[in-house]
Amino acid sequence: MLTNSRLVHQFHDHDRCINAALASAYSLCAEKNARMTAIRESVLRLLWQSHQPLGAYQLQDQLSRLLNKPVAPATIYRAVDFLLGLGLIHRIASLNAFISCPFPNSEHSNLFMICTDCGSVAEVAHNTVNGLLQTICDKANFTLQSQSLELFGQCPQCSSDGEDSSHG
Amino acid sequence: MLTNSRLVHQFHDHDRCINAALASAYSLCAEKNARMTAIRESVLRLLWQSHQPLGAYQLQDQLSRLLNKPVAPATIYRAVDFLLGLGLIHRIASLNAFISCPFPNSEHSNLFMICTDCGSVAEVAHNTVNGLLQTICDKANFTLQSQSLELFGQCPQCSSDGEDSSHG
DNA sequence: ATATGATACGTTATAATATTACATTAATAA
DNA sequence: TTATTAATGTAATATTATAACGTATCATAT
Repeated sequence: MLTNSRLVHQFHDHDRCINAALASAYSLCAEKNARMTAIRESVLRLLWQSHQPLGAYQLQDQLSRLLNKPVAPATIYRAVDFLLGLGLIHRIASLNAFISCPFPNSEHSNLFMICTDCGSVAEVAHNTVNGLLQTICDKANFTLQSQSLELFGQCPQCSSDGEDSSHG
Repeated sequence: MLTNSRLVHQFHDHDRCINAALASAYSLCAEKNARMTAIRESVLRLLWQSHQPLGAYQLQDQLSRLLNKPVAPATIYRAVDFLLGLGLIHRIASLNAFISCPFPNSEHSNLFMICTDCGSVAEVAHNTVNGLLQTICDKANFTLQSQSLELFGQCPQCSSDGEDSSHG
């Protein structure tokens, strides 16, 4: 199992994450002959800087502030489509929001644990889940092509915040 | 495994499905002291009559035609919220649409197989999936409360439509 | 270097989805 | 009945997403 749960929920050197992610994004672009423009990089950066998913209009606000000029929705959606296409970010359908992908190079499940208290989202890559879903689809003669798996509940921190503090 | 895949993808006596579903909906309401009003029943009916999920504004059109008078979005969203609350329907987040639930009484996975060709959606209830996801959440100290699992691909019919017709 | 074609961006308008607020009506309970 | 709660009608508006079209930038072949 591969997850960024700890990174999301615990303190760490986040600039390093971002730089590593950007480096990896640039090499992916080189590989695929895709252009990582200034706008696209900024949007990716903004998403990496937030461990919560950001909506298109939040991104619009933030990018607009960053560039000190108005930015239109289309600009955001174009950047986001580009990043989605490369697998550098994901769309969380239930939230109408986007989040950076912690392991863009790995085959993974698009499985997200979404904290309904604090809004944090961790991604989990789990081969067994993929395998099981594939088996289910095979049995049903359904040709599986992609998936969106969203789990809602409380992240470790919010779970422990609400729990009885007496330890057995 | 419990699925309505065959019902969705094959011919059957659909009126019987709908009547059974409505009966079960009414008994659920009785049990929970909830009111199944005319509007709510109509919306549930409309969703049962469609094996494709319907958006709020599609429901608005259809209900408006049915009642021969204008219906506002709020009316639809209220009915839909009520039905969601009882587990009689589901929301498919990736489609911004709603679909009737084929087995409202069972513990199940909210797992959907969505055909990107014809738009049909089948629901699958699978204990192993639930168990596995629960295990994953336990390991991550994530308190799981609900989930939305959406699989995209081709349904049996659309898969076979596209396939080489020579049989070995 | 520069013409060309493809890609990305700017800009405006608008479509599609969803919610809020408040008045009115209907159902239930006292 | 009257009081209370629940449901609906109605209008306005918020939020999310796309379309259309012109302009600028980049890659490359000449």
